[in-house]
Amino acid sequence: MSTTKKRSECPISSSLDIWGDKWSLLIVRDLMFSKQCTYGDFLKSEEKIATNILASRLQMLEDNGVITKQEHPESKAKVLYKLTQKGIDLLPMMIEINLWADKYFTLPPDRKEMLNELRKDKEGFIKQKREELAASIS
Amino acid sequence: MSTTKKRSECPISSSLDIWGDKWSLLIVRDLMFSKQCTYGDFLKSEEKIATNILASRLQMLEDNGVITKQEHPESKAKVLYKLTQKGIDLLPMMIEINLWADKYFTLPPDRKEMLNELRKDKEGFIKQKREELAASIS
DNA sequence: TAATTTTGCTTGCGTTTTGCAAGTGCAAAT
DNA sequence: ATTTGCACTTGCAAAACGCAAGCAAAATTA
Repeated sequence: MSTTKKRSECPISSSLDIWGDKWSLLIVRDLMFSKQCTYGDFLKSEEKIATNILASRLQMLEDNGVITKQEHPESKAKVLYKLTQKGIDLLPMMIEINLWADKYFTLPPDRKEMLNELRKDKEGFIKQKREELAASIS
Repeated sequence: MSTTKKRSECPISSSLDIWGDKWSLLIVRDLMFSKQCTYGDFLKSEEKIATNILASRLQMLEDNGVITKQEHPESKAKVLYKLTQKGIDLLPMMIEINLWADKYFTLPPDRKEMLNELRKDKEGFIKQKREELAASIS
């Protein structure tokens, strides 16, 4: 499962080898918006990922250094998932996806507003968000 | 086949509904580098996409307005595929994928050099490339 | 202390998608 | 007239997906 065989040396291809499916980037999205999530939190997302698919994607992302598991401060039964630096570095890409989607889809008002905010100072927005996320890496 | 059912209103999710797989963005990549490709050109790419998968992805991307078919100027037997404006607008995202991959993978020297060039003036690079691609939309 | 619920998964199994090979139809070249 | 090139389509086995149920450990409740 963790054997990631690259199809080529192309950066796009290598990237898709890791997160090129319908679910992985939704996990990354949840972590970028919420900073940290439990297994149950991911299951609650509106796209309704199947629990076995979630487990396999979390494993894949962890194997590839995009996310990490940490123990929950309040409970041993819970597991906290967080973005690594490698995961945080997906932020600019995630933002460009948002901007593209904003041009061609109808987005929820709150998302649209956030993107308008972003457009005023993209670099500043990214820097701040990056710091926020990095702060939660222990 | 062309029934694109959105899983949610989330921009990331909606985007993944279209090109969230291991192959679609490789097709977009080929078109961004080469401006236009025939069916056979895509098959020649080093990732070796299967011919039936290629056909289904081209259909999907066309249905969703990311690429268009055009007749080849030299031959009726050939078909030219090109990016639409919607496809060209994926450029910033594709560049961010490249930059991310450059940080975490070993890229071929020519790609690495292109990215160093890009980093000197990202906006300028994007603008120029955008114009190049737009020029080939008839 | 015992029973119940929560949490993070795993397992089974039918359906869908993938990947490989071979085949088809039309256009162009020989 | 026949062969070759090009853009697909078809068949089929293997893998991945998606849904439901199950499970062990931890936490909560009785």
